[in-house]
Amino acid sequence: MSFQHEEEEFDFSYIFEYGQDVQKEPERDAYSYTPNVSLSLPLGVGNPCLATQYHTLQSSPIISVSSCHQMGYNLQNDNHAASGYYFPHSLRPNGAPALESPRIEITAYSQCPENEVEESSTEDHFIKRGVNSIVTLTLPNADGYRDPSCLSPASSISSRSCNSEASSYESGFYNYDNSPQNSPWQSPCVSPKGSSSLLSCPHSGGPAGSPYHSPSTSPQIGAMAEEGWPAQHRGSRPNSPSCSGGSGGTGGGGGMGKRKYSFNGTSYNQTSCSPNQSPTPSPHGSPRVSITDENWLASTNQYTNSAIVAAINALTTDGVVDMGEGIPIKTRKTMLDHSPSMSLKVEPGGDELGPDGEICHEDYPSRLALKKENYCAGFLDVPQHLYSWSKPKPYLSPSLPALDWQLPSCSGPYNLQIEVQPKSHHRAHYETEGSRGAVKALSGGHPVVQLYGYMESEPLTLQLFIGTADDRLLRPHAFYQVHRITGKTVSTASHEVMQSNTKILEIPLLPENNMRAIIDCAGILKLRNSDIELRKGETDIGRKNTRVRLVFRVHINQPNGRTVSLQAASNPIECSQRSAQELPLVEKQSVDSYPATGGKMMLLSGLNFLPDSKVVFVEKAQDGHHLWETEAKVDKDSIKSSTLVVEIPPYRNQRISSPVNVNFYVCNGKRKRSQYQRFTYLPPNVPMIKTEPSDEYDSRGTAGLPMHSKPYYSQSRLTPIMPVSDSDACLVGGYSPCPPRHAAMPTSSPSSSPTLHDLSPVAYSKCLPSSPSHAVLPGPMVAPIQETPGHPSLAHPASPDHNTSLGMLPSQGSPNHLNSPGPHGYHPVYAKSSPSSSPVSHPSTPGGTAESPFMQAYSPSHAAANSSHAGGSSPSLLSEDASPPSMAITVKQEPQELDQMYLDDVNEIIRNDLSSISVHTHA
DNA sequence: CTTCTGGAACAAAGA
DNA sequence: AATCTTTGTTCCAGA
Repeated sequence: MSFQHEEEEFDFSYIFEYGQDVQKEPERDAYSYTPNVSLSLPLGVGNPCLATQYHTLQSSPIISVSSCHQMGYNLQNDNHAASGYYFPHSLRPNGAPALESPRIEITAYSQCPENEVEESSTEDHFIKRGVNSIVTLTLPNADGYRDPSCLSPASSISSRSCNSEASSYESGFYNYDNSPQNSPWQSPCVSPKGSSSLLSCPHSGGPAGSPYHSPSTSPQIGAMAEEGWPAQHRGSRPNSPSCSGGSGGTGGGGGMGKRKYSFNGTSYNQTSCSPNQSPTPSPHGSPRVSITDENWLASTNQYTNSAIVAAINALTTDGVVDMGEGIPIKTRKTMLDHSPSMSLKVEPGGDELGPDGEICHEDYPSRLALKKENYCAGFLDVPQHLYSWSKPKPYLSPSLPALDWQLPSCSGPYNLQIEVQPKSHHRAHYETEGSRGAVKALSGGHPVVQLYGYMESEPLTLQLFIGTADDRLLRPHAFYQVHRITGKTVSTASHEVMQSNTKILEIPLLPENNMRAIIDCAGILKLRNSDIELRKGETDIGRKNTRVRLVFRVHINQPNGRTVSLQAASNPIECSQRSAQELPLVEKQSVDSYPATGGKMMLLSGLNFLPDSKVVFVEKAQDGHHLWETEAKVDKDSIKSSTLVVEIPPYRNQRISSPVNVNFYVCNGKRKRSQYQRFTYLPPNVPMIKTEPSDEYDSRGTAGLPMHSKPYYSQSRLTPIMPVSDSDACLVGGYSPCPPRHAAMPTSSPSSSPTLHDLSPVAYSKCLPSSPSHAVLPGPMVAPIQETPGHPSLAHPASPDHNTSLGMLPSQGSPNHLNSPGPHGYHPVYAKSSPSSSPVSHPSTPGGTAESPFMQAYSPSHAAANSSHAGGSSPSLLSEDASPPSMAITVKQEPQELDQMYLDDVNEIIRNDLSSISVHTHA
């Protein structure tokens, strides 16, 4: 049901967007997340941590884990149609459509987890599972992110991308995909197979409910299938512009789309199912036929077996891989690459995962092994039989927080910061093209990320994926994927992993390097809009949705068994060739605030300013309505491509008693506007003094909507709301964070803030520290909450649309929730919580966060304790999250509550938020 | 010769 | 329904 809604929403969003880049989907994400969450195990990928967590997990029932989604799907299947919708959601978040991917369900011994899960999970579906815990392994789709792509993938003929990526993806995909977050499979190496197993094929079938279906449908391919919409596919493809000509493609056309590639045949098809490729509707008939229901079944069985194996392998290997310490980068890469590729080839068989996996293992394992041992010692200890079951779960569990969860950048002593921001423009490459290189920094170098406060000698894995940069909460970008760059010029080792439909680049964070990593190995791949939009769960539209952020995550295992997950998001990066060349971009402004009288000249620096560029100041109400708009006077004579001087216009009301946040943008034409920039008008008599904190906050918060809170939207660009933001910020934030933020932030923040609105979030991140400031603005308080959720702030200013969207979200319920600031925003809690440590977090609001789900997830024990709050154990959490939709609850409410809450205890608030998601009950 | 890019043609989607 | 504009995707060619 809810699902349907989503679709509807989808449409709406569409509409909205148009002008801006809007997207719709928050909801979905939420979904997916939720599910995942439950599972959430400690580490997703190769983390060493896994082992430990693993254990715990095992003990805990949780194992079942895997992806709730999947579970859900199954259930849904029962329901049937619903499933379809479901999937999407689930997919979205993770990327991969659960539906599509085939899953393997294993009945877990430990039911407990399940129980928990069930409980936690609001969804009925889950409940169904009820007693028996079933572990579902999702099969990864071939393409994972671009399901559709299956076709395309092939297409990717482009040599490199295709091969490498594809291969890598595939391999990776599967594993990760399975459960994006959870999937145990993820283990890179191993995974491949798993992935392969996956079934992708199967899932594809899944479109509808039953995963299995796919096969039949699938003829095409599992991969394609993923979408599960064979029909659609065809249609889609046709749709897909790409297709050549027109494609008129009709149905048959399916092939068209990516078609080319697919056909080309990659070996995949041949092999069998490889879902991935097969998808291609290859005109031929897809080779893929291979996958038939029968195959499925067979495969599934195999999978089961293989799955176990894979899981085992994963256990052994996963952790290891990440580090890659000993292995020379090149070597590793190579290895990796190969393995993936290998796997790919093999995969076709699908069934064969095993082989691939093995291969991988061999490669990695040996080296990795050492590390793993360290990390995973626990795992090893576990009895084999346990392995079989447990392991899988573990993997699943490893699943770290879902990618669409908002995490803080700092927790306790830890602070993940982006020391050097990427350039604001980076032309992404299509699969049909060669790589366009790694994302660069403004300085000409590359982005740099560093983890502060980590004193252990054990290396960690820095994860990087491409996230959205719109007003909504940060989540994996459906239309872009990270692309691993290798070569002489690349000094940083990296490894690709698929989680859900999102490709993640894993980069070692070594103590010897001060836990600092130069990100010179990350390019950005653009997926065809038509491919992605066809995906079942996908609600976002690709058109004009060309801004992304680099999202970095690190998962730190702590002695107490908990895992602290931190996340930092870069400034927005425009990935469209045209947009990068035509859209004006404001990177810095000489003045952030000024008395309402205006009159001062402000220097803007950025890109693409034209002689006829205009600067427009706008003030929006919470609801997105324009309260005020005026064109500022631009000094035409001084306009340069990179600089522009504008006179600050007087505010509409010269008698404001408190700072008013507004926005302004540079316009080169009807549809060529920069993102909103924040500006704060101060009461005329008030000295200019800006309190940074206050200003920032205020401005942000108010900006668009002064007082009110605009919900998320406003948050995004306009002003972040301080209060909420803080906590949220942390969570969300990428930047720095919380307390530290100030100190630390400087580097990053500065840049960020000026440049991108998105950054604003950063401001949030500032978080708590500013709390005082928060206090200042009551309004903000409320907003904050919402905002938190909504990264949106970042996004577009534009927002009005957003507003609508917002509205939608709530309504939408589940998925949105997740995305929506609301619930997700709360997620932050997790992060915080995990850190528990962080008093900081508390300050913000979040105190509640302390208990963050993560914690729970990671450490069962914690879960128990927390469970009450959050929804209990991780599983529950997840479920709840999932349910969130229902949660739709209302961000608004929260805000209000928040105010009080703040007064009382931020922490509680946070909890509430979380709970809210889960339930208001607590409240 | 391969990869990286910048530019731009071509075509679909919107207005 | 026709036409212009905008944007996405594919190609080409030079470095």
